[in-house]
Amino acid sequence: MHATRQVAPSMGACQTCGLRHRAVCAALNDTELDDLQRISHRKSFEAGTTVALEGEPMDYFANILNGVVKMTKTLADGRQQIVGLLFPTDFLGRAFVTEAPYRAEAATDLELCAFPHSSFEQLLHKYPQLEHRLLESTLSELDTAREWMLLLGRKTAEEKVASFLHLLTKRADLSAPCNANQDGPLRFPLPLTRTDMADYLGLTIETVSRQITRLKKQGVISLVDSRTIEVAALEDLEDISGG
Amino acid sequence: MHATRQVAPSMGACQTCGLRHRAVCAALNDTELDDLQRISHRKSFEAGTTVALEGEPMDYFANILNGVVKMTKTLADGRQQIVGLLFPTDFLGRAFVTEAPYRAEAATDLELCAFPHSSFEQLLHKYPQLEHRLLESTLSELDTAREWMLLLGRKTAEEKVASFLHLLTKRADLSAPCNANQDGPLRFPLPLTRTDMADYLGLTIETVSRQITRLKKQGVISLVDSRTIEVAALEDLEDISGG
DNA sequence: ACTGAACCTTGATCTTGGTCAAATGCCGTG
DNA sequence: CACGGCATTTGACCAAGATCAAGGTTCAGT
Repeated sequence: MHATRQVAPSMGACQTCGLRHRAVCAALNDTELDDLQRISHRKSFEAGTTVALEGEPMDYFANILNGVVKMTKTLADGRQQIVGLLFPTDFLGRAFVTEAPYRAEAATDLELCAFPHSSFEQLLHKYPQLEHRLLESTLSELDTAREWMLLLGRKTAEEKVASFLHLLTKRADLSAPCNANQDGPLRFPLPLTRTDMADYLGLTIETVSRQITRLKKQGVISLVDSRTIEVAALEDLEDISGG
Repeated sequence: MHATRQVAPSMGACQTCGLRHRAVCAALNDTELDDLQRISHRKSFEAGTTVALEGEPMDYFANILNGVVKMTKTLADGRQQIVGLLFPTDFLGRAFVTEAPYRAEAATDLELCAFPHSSFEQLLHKYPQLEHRLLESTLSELDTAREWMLLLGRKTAEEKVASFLHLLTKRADLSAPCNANQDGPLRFPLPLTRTDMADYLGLTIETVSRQITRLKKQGVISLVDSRTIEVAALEDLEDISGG
């Protein structure tokens, strides 16, 4: 359903990969990249599939080539919270521990460029600039997480939903085919179900649905179908999302 | 008021510092540590003082020797959220950028072991194991932030307050003098005002106050005074906090 | 001891978002 | 086409926590 863009590398062709200068690989020069290429392999998951279980070993790292990964935490009674989304170019996997710290699930159909755990850690050791890059990407993940803490703790339901849609407008070019560069209103598919959106925003599906209806009535967005958004007034969306 | 423990190093004595093997310094051996010692200096702040402003340059990094730092984000209309607390042994400052990403404020009286920005970055370059340590500490900050996202998005007011108190029982030995190793109920001072607790938990001060009263009535905790907690039933506190 | 400011607690009331329930729409399959 | 399952929407009602409004405590400064 998703995943039709041609940014993905053909096997063994890191040099020409669309992510070459945007994912962790950017830390390496062409020669060094060969080392990475040698250990890389493709992996795909269907939407809804579990990629890693909390506390269970995960034997590889990966760049997201295509699709969206959700990382979730769960309370004993089943309440769930999505604690992070990974988009194309993002790095999946936790260095220096074998157990995954959260459950990772394919929110959409997914393509990964994967590296076996131990081989990749050897490369981290061999190339400090790779580890440096990982530190920088971890720091920016931390910023994102804290931005979301502000949303979860202090924003209203309307601001939350608007913030999420606004986030997607910024990452839509990455997460799905879209008309970002064309004229007319910005249109893109939602990578998450209403349930997932609720779990990401700390709301219920009913509230998410009502707030979407509300934004629709205000003329800020419209729905092509229930999973395809068209942003009519990006400025307004940004205003409503509250900074 | 706080800050009476003797873990702090005397100036120029990293080797005998109580944090030697617990803070970032642990990444370096005794010889390498001299390099760090040479650039280190003490800094103190009074409770309530601003340590760094969001978006403003911060010209040093620091280990927390004593006290607690709160990092906050604010919406345009003044709504606030504390997005992280730093306790003794934690590392303050963001590598590779000069601007602080959040406002940092001394929640209690504070003592820091500070390193000038550029000198420290030179050491990061010289000693990859120091950068490695920084990556590990950033990853654990990320875990903490995501744990808090679950709390903010999905826990009830009672669970939130219990979780915070439970967190303190785990870090009380770090944040303040306490009787953790003695017999009897665990007693420690709260490093935050009710307002700060509310900003950390995504609640109002009234709700925080009511939930504390509630826990008191249940016999889980008692208040020596409004800023000193005694945990009567640690098990119960853990249960209520919801895993 | 008196005063004012901060901080904390408590009560009464209101509102936002949750809960419960039902209806609608959208496939994919027999 | 009819059926069943799933995602989404909508409505009616409810409750957790926010808001508004007093009071109480503590403490520094006079």
